[in-house]
Amino acid sequence: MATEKTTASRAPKGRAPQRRNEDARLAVLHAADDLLVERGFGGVTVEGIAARAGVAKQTIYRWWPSKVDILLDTLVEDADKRLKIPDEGPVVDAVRSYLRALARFLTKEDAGKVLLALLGEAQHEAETATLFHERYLDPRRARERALLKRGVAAGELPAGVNLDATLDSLIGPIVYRALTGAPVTRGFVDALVDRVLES
Amino acid sequence: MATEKTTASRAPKGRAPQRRNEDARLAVLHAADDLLVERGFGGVTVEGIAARAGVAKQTIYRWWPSKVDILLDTLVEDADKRLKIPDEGPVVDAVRSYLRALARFLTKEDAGKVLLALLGEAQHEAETATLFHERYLDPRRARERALLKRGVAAGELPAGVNLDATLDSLIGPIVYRALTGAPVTRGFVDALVDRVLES
Amino acid sequence: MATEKTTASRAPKGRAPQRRNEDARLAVLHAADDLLVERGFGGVTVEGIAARAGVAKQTIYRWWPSKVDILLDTLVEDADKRLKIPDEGPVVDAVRSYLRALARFLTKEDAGKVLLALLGEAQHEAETATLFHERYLDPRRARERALLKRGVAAGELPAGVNLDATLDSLIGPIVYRALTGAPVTRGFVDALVDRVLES
Amino acid sequence: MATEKTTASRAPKGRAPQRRNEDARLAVLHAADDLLVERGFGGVTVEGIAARAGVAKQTIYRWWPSKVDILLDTLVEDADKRLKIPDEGPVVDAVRSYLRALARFLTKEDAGKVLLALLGEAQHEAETATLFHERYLDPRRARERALLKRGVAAGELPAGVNLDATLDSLIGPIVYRALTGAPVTRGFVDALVDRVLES
DNA sequence: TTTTAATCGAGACGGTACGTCTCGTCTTAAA
DNA sequence: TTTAAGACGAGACGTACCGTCTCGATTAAAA
Repeated sequence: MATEKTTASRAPKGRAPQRRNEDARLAVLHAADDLLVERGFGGVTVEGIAARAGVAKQTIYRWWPSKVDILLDTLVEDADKRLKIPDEGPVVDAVRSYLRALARFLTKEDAGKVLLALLGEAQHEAETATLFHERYLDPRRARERALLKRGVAAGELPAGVNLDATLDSLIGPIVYRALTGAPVTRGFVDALVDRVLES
Repeated sequence: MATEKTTASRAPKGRAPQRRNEDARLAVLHAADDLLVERGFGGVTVEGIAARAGVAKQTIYRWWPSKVDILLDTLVEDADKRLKIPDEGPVVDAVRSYLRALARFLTKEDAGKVLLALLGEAQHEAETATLFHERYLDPRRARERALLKRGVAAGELPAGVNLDATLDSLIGPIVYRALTGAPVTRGFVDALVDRVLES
Repeated sequence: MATEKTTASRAPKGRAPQRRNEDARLAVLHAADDLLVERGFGGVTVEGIAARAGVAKQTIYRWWPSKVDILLDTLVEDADKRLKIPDEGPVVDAVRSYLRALARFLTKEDAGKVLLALLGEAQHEAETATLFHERYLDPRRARERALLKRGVAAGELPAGVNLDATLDSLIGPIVYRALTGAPVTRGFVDALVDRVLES
Repeated sequence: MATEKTTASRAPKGRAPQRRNEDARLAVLHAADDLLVERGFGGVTVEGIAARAGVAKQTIYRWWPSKVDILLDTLVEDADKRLKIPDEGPVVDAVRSYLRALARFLTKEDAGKVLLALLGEAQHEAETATLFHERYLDPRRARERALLKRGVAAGELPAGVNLDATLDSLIGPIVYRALTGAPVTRGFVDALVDRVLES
């Protein structure tokens, strides 16, 4: 699970002393999420999370280096659950469906706001950019590439296609619209897929 | 005697106040720009700008409501100068040239970093998003639309083309690459133009 | 007049249309006085005086080096008018009458508040202490000494009396009571005179 | 999910907060004292105290409402230690000794400068006057009265003596001389005691 | 009557300190 | 040993005044 990375090993083998409190962990993640949605990224403070989660600040700093790591935990967990990359069916259809889900995710769901906030914060701090790549962008991109590769292997996509250029041409417009507050309609997404994948 | 409300004669003498100091204005804009590039958005503080510009904090607060407004001033001034929208020649060539300039602006120039930082900050604060639209995105988009409209009028682009969808499909991938720290090569831009405008 | 001291010599030499505006001068003195009574010494700011007097800050700085000088102007003017040192009659009676007037001045009149405020400020700043001595305490003390000397000359007071010790023993308790907010009754003053001058 | 109000279990764990840091407290008191003596009351700033004491401003504001409260703390501590009210021996001798100590305290010791500064500030701000009474003047006056009462009980002082009038007649001249920068000699004090207590 | 120079109100400027806020670290006592 | 509570050093926030400095407009004596 995504958050395991920030957590000491959880296998309940034998010794008890080093037990992380799961209630506290969830309370922190939810509090951070809520604060982001209610008040924006600036309204997410460690102090505020601690107060809302009923947890001591030190407990947060013990397990997460910064508030960005908390938000990354919630993003990774939520995106893994709610923004799955399809692994069957015709690839163009799979891509279209994935991009529609991405549009919905970015514009309608709380976790989408977290994604946009983290992408925003990555512009402000190099450390955030690095973490965002490592924990979210890169693993996801790997799976997105695999999806396209399957299309190439199946002959649905041309052999010489530049995977990253294609993916950025598909994802970029959707993210850009979300970032600028523009609506991302199904029509916009479908036209995009048509232009990029079927030309 | 002390309680008398005596006041100096109120004849409207002295009408013209001191005018704004242009040196101070420029020093502030440059200091903000420098700090953003050197230390990132978080390193841009009103206190730091004042210190580096050799200006009093109050002078900053007198003319700018927030540091975002300062950065917007530098962005708008710089983008107007260095990221002009071509107004002659074949439209596809003009668009290609404009997007190449945009790619260079975003990845190589200080003002491009300001743009990305403001787009990032717009994710954190609604007020910034509004200002960013009013001062930068919307006016620029109007001119970008005009460029495409010229292409439609000249028969270079199909009559029914969705201007905003086209623009977001062109600009989105470039901005997204810049946001994620990916290189934005001339090849990527040219392929994009080919796909979107010549399909 | 007291304020002349802060003003350059007024001989109309050569070509000088440099006439000081008397309205502004009075407005400033009254505004300072009012602010002191209404808000205390801390509430007396040059900015506040200027605003209330309807005068420019520069006009104040042109004629007075600091707000203390403004208050000294009002104090000296008022004390000269309302706290006269008697120069006839039996000396003990004259002293008693003077001290009764002093008690009233300190506890009931606005100018008394100015005196206490300046004595207070003299504890905070050496420059104020010096000015306060030069403009108020020393000249007044000279006249108080003259009063007692008249008593010695007339044989009403013993020849070897220490003038300053006697004056401080009379004035000290009254001022101290005023400083600590204690009432200064006629009985207190009269008993003081009896103890100090008739023992 | 994000909006759920999940909170860590609220069993009252962790009960004891950190206690106040005595080192910081003393460093603040000493820094304030030093600054007052070196630069006068105006030179005592919260910022300056914090810097000299090596303490954060917030730590000062956490424990003291204002710089006046800091100075009152040092005054009360020092006066309790160095300006004791004698409680044995003939009362006239005790009073003479106390007043000599007061003269020395006011003119020679740092804490005496604090006392004069606070008495000065009390003229500027009603709140300071109140605090100064509650924390310093009133408790001390109670003990001073007790001293005189002992003299009355012992028959050393007349039965009908007005305690406060007597005390103000003794203390007033000494404080007044200190306030006006005049020397307070042993001869002045002794003559005062003679006049006021033995007439 | 024109010139000329000091006055005036207005307010921008570089500064200092204010009192508040949040950060991330450190300390304590209870569980 | 981990937790909740919260004190701590650090430093930015936005505000209030400081004292200096233009800036036109006004004004009145000297030329």
